[in-house]
Amino acid sequence: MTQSLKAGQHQFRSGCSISRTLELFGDKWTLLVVRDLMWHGKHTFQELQRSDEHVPSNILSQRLRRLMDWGLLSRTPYQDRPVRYAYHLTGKGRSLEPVLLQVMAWGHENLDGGLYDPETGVSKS
Amino acid sequence: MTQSLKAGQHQFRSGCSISRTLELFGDKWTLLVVRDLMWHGKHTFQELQRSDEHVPSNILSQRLRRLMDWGLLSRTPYQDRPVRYAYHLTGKGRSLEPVLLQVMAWGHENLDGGLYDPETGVSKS
DNA sequence: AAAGAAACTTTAAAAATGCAAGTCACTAGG
DNA sequence: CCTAGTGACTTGCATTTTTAAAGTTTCTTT
Repeated sequence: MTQSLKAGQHQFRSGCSISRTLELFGDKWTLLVVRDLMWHGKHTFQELQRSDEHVPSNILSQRLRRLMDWGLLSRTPYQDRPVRYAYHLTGKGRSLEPVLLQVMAWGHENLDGGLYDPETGVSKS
Repeated sequence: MTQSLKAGQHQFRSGCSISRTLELFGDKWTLLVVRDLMWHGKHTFQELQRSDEHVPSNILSQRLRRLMDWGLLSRTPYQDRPVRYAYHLTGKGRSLEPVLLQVMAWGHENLDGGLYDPETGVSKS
């Protein structure tokens, strides 16, 4: 039994937009799923599962359901017999692109290079 | 003993800048601490603990340590007898502002009603 | 001496995560 | 028909993280 909170039934911790956004994306996987759907042309469960970061299948399943519940993506069958589904971002989902770009830019400028040494302040791979 | 993973010893899951950023900020609290330091003029442990979202004290403690380990903020004594500390963002920490603004904008437009103005510090639902 | 405050830490329970294995609906081959 | 294989999940269970509440430490004030 899963508890997939629909957006309409969710009680936010506070009125802050940052806090609210974190209640949806405040984990290590959700934005990666959005990244792969948005830029990497991955649309099936299997393709999404085979990202560089190796998201566990149960986590992926739960995240896809949550994103659908929130109206950020939709699922459509791409074949019958047997039925197989493809996931696509909705307009709301695609509106996350500026967020993703900003996060990527920050990471690129500050976390690039594999390992970061706080002693020297030097990044190294 | 608590495990405060120093940045230098941290092994990233992948080379993706988004994934890397999520390994630091992929939780429900870290960005809120940054928000309060950046815009709300909160600098002591107690002030940070009294946010609208009520971060548990052990989580706050751990997050502050992590952010310091990563060089995003620093701690300085603001009084002796007894010694009390104030936390401040470093330049690197302040460089998160565009990310925060983008996240806030998205939440404001999509998560219904969570108004927050960094200028006035006003939030209302 | 007693009470209070700030900044944490500890403890135990609850929830989330990660890994491996299993299920279900079919299809293709022998 | 029987077996193997594929895609999309689900289940079980051990591990990790989060949470709420209570406790600790240091020093000041009454």
